[in-house]
Amino acid sequence: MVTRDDVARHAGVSVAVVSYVVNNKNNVKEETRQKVLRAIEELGYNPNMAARSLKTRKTNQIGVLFNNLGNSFETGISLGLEQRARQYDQSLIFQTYIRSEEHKLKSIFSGRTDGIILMGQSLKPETIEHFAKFGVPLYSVLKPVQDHAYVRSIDIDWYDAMLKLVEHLKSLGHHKIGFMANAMHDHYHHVRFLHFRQAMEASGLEFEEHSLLQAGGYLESAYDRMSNRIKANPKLPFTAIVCAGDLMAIGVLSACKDCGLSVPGDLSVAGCENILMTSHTTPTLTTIHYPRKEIGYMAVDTIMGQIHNGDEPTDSTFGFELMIRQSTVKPTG
Amino acid sequence: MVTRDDVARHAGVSVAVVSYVVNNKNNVKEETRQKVLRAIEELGYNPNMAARSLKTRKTNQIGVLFNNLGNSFETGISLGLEQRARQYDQSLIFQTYIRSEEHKLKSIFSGRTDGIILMGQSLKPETIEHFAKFGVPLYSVLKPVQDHAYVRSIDIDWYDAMLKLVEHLKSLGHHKIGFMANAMHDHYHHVRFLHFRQAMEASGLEFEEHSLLQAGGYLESAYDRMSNRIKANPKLPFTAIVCAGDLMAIGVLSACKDCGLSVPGDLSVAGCENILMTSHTTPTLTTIHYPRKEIGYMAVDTIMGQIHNGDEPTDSTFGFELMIRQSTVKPTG
DNA sequence: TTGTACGCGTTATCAA
DNA sequence: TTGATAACGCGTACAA
Repeated sequence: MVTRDDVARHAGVSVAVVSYVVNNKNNVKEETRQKVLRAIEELGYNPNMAARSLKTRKTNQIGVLFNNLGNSFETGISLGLEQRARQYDQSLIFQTYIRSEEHKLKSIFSGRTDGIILMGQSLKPETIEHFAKFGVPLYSVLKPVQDHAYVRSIDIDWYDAMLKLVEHLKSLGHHKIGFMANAMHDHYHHVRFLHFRQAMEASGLEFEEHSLLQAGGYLESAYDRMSNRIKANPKLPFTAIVCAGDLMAIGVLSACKDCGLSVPGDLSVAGCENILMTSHTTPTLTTIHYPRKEIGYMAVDTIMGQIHNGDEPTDSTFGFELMIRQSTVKPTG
Repeated sequence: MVTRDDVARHAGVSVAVVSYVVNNKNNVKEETRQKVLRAIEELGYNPNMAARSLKTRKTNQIGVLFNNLGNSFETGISLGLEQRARQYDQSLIFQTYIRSEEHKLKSIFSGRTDGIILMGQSLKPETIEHFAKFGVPLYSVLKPVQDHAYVRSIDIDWYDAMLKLVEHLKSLGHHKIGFMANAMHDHYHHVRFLHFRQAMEASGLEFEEHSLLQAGGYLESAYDRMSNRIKANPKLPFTAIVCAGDLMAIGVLSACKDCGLSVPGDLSVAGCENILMTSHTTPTLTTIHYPRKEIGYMAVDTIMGQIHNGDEPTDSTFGFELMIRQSTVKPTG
């Protein structure tokens, strides 16, 4: 490894001058500056980020806590995070959240992260307070199920979104509407379910417990759950179903196809998120558009504001859009 | 921030003892150990990783260079990387590769990364040699188009895979086979195209230049490219098309559907990678299975071997599988 | 405009 | 079994 000392020696200046040059201080004579730059070039010197972090107490790294790297919704958000972070010269360090290993986060992130972006995880209060104590900002895209004063978030207004979706289905003539939820109740999907129920009530529709399907959050488990449900009794107690995530909705579409149930003929299906695939399924999928990239940008902007200006973050809400596509039509019969 | 000194003072021992306890050295009296552990607990101490890295010259971070975080093939690989890295207590630091900013990688990764995993990028020799000089291992999942002695890789045997695929199509009766390639020639997709051409030749089939469609690597651009091609002349010069990636193949499926071309009736379509969606498209997609998770594991194992045991990495090859699904059938007429 | 010297929080060496 | 203390590479106050 080439260090600042090597450069200083090679350029025949002191270490301080090398630092000045590297950090673009304007107090170095142009001639010396060139000498130093040449030495840096010749030796292939790069400042050691760990050492710099130690001194400056800034790591230029932002932690990102995933639920599942294989979920294109979450990676879509991080695409926005990554783009914006790059503009701030920040690196992203990714971790998959595993509740049983939550305590490890404290050591993993300590001294290597200026702030942490969550994806709707409800961390244990103890963990949150640890980071709060040491002034590491936590900010969440997707509102966590369990609120905590230190963790603010940016999300769309799921109640309003669900209301629009339910009203859409109701206006088509659907009165019995099912829901496919994520069986993990502290998952960000759960927020959508809660708001769906409220929206149903506000729309004067009754949600029946046997119209609730619980699945894992992903495609295959939704496929399995729906297939089994249809095989158990092909006569479903609802004419439309809303899924807490698009991947689940795609699994439902697939299950219906394989079980001989026609979508949207026999059943209307809607999802949440508007991932890219939803406009290329057969039929294309009605869904709620979550502006992934924009929210990613906003999250990075917010957390950078916290880190560098000590801004107090607040909960904020972003606009959504109801994407009406082929998978929801008026019920037959 | 709570430091080791705070813990030492609080526990009434020297800083060295705290280190011993933290690092599980077995030379500490059980009684003192408990005292220290209690102090750590009470103060909420966590060792500062930056400081530790500085001293030990190990960062416990592995850099991962993406091409596109929004590509589920790549995130599928990193799912494997992440799982295995976790077992080694390594964190992953993600960067999207942008050729015009390649020089920044040197500073971004220096002193914060023990090794770097590439995803088939052909880095500039200058960049590679920089990391080589400082002993930072580079290892690639997916063989880069341009070989370099310092960058070994793990990949499937694309020639063999393409041969199996071409033979499959040929045995169905296809003799005119098109290819949708990625217009970026240093992209990992390009390797697949080269081997496809070799496979065609080996199978005694002629590949005609006008059967080559160039698109961006992703769904939408493939959709656009294929749509335009069909609109320009619905009579295609091939009865089957192989796409360099599954996302492109899905775009092609979608374009055919929207342009009134029946798959597989009018055109057989095949992809590469076997991403999850390919078994849920209409029709389901014939593709080459790339074992993402396993290769991710292998990549981490290999780079850990390099870092900790100084193992010399070699190119290795993993098994693939030809997934024959609904999108390829014998041509009509 | 440049150089010296200290401290950031660790680990590790060596004495005690 | 423990305690001093010297690095690790960097930024910067202060002196020159």
